Amino acid sequence: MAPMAEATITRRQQRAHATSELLLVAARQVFEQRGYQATTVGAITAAASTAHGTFYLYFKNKEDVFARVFARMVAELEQESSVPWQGDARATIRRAVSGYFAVVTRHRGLWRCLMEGIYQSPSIEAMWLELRRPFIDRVVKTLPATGPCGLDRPLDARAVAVALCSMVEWTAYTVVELGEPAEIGQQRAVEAVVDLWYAAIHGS
Amino acid sequence: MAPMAEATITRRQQRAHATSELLLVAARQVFEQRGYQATTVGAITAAASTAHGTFYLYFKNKEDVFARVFARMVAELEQESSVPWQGDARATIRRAVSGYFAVVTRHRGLWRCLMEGIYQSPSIEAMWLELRRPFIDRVVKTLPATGPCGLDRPLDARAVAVALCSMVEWTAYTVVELGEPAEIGQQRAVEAVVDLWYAAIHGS
Amino acid sequence: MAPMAEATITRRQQRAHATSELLLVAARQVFEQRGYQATTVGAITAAASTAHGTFYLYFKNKEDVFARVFARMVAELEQESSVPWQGDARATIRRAVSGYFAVVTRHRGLWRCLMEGIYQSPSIEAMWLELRRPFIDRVVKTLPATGPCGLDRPLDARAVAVALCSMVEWTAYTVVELGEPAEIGQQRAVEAVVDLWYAAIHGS
Amino acid sequence: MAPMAEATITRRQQRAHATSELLLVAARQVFEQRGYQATTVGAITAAASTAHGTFYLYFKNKEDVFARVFARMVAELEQESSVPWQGDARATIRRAVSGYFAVVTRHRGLWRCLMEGIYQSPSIEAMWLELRRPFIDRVVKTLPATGPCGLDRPLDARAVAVALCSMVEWTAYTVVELGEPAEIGQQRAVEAVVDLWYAAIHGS
DNA sequence: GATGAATGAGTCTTCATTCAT
DNA sequence: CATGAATGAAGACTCATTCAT
Repeated sequence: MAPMAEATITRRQQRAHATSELLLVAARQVFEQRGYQATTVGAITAAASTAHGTFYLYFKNKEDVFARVFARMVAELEQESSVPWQGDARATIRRAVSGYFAVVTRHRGLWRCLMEGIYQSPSIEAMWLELRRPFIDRVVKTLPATGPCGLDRPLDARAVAVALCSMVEWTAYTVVELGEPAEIGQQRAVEAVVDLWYAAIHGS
Repeated sequence: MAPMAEATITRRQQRAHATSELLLVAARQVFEQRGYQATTVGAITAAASTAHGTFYLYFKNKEDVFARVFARMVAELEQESSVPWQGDARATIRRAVSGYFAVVTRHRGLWRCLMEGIYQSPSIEAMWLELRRPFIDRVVKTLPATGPCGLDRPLDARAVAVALCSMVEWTAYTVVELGEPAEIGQQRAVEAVVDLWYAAIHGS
Repeated sequence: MAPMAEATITRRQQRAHATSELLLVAARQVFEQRGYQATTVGAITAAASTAHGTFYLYFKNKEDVFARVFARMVAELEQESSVPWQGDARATIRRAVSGYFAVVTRHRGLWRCLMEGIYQSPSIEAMWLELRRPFIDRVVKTLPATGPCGLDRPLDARAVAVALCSMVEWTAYTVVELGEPAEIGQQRAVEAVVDLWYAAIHGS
Repeated sequence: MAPMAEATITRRQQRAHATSELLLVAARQVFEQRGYQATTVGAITAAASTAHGTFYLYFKNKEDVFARVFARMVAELEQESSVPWQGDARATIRRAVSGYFAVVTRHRGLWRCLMEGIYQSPSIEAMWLELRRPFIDRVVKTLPATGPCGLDRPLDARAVAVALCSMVEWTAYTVVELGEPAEIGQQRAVEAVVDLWYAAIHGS
């Protein structure tokens, strides 16, 4: 009897989980296609073939569901873009930058959505800044203590890390999401970023 | 009768111009304070002490009025941030970067508004990209034909210019508008950006 | 030209006022028929043959429109139930009590609505208590300094006034609005209340 | 097998009874805290740690559960406020009135809930009127056949009883539940009510 | 008996836009 | 030219109720 009850509960939970998953996937798609602001709860439930009210069973509101969608992308991002800092510096940088571009490419619409969401919801902004910090921290550790070429003093590690991350982020964003400028392909953009990064840490 | 009619028309035109100016200024203020999406036509006309309907006499909609507000800022920007490329390279770069940061700082809310508007309206995105292009073009011209430190080949001038501009833009944006990371002041951010830029063009 | 403009404005204002009046009257009817909680903005605008949004041009929400409807009834009430305390005491009391019953009768549904609204909105409760206070104050002034029949001490004027007002209010309410008990007509109820009131102030 | 089935059924019944009891208690608490309209089925089941659907096993809807909660309070009320009409009239009246005030005080939130529920549901109104009738009947019996002070004719016993009950009810309600007017404490209110009641039955 | 996931009808509220004056 | 009243579409969110397990 007990196992049966357990089984029943589990099956229920499975179904519930499936529904929540359904909504989450639907939400991601809608977000990717329409952007943050244009996405409505109605569109999400329609895409998931659920009743409108079902949405509120699993999410508090649009902000909440976006946070969940975003968290999932972040997890993926963490996994894929953490490159062990070993071997040839240049090759390592290229791996990291390429990884970042790849993720942005894969989640094209979603990334744009994040950028948009930042302006619509303080909590999304907070989420993004929190996500960003460890990346910057990691970069800080790779910077040399001695000055780079043409500089007779060490770099301000933290500030430089911020600038480098900004460079990667915004270059990736404009090139991949906005496709601008069109004549610069993703490959050339990556190479340029890598060159700049490498020049920054390479002692003369 | 004819001169009278003319005078009347002229007075009308003056008045019309004054009203449109009033609305434009009001719009800028509201945009700066609330951001793009949160700005409503009602808020603009209220700030301008105009009737709601008057707005539609001069602008097609929110997108249109923002374009006009933005165009005005761009003009200002063009004027102030064009730094003659002469004398010490490092000093020149610093002047240009500082200039950019200064403009973003001065138009804090508006800049954020632009970033937000990009995601809400294709025409705003187009405007921004168009504004950006000449900046990139100018940067291209300053890049050396020889490889920088640690690189045995010349840089891909256009791609590198894009990356450098992206670095300036996004660093300025996150530091000035988002105030993140808090521990990096504007000064340090500028210096870091200048260092990276300088390292990029400085032959070993 | 000036008078024309004025006339235009006036005509506009007249129409606006007419609309607001329309909504107010419609609101009163709907409130009377359905009660506070069951009344929806949609029902009011439908009754007024207005667009839904028009309601929000003149009222903030349901609470607001009810306050306005209620204020109007109160004004009427003030006007009609203020009886000059002169001549025969018994006749005076009867006039006041009858007046109160008459107003409740005339605004039957609305009074019920008020009672209901008290529980739904703190501001309505506050409004009602504020309305009530002057009535109590007026009663206090009519109470004698000497004890009534069977009492060898003066009454606690304020407390007795509260009790007397409560008696009138709730008797009127149950008899007129709830029609309970059915066998007691309004006339007999009024007489009983008058008798009790009179007994209270009549020295033995 | 039969006795086992019986036992099972009995156990089931016990469990069912326990659950219904659980819900009833939870409902009372929620009603007291939130009031009638603001109480939701979800809040009740949450308070009872029961599944949402379980509620509908024992009650038809909110109205139904409130009726059951209310019935329980009425039983208590009946038990406590029936004062034997003996000894000093004044003391007897005071006992009865005090008893009523005490009950209202003890079930503060619930009483308010009743007042609110009357406007939301006809059946609650009916219940309340039914509860009220025996109280009035009891009062009728205590009224004298001769006129009170200042009156040369007997009182209309039924009508006067209604007025007296109304006085007690509404004074208790406003003073205890609404705390209005603040300067009149419960004690003074009780005394005033007793004085008025006494004056009514006391022959001059 | 108990569960709790799913449903979907029902309201409030905001705003861009129009148009008669 | 300017006005501002009116419109109505659109979207968020809540909850009572059902029903398969």
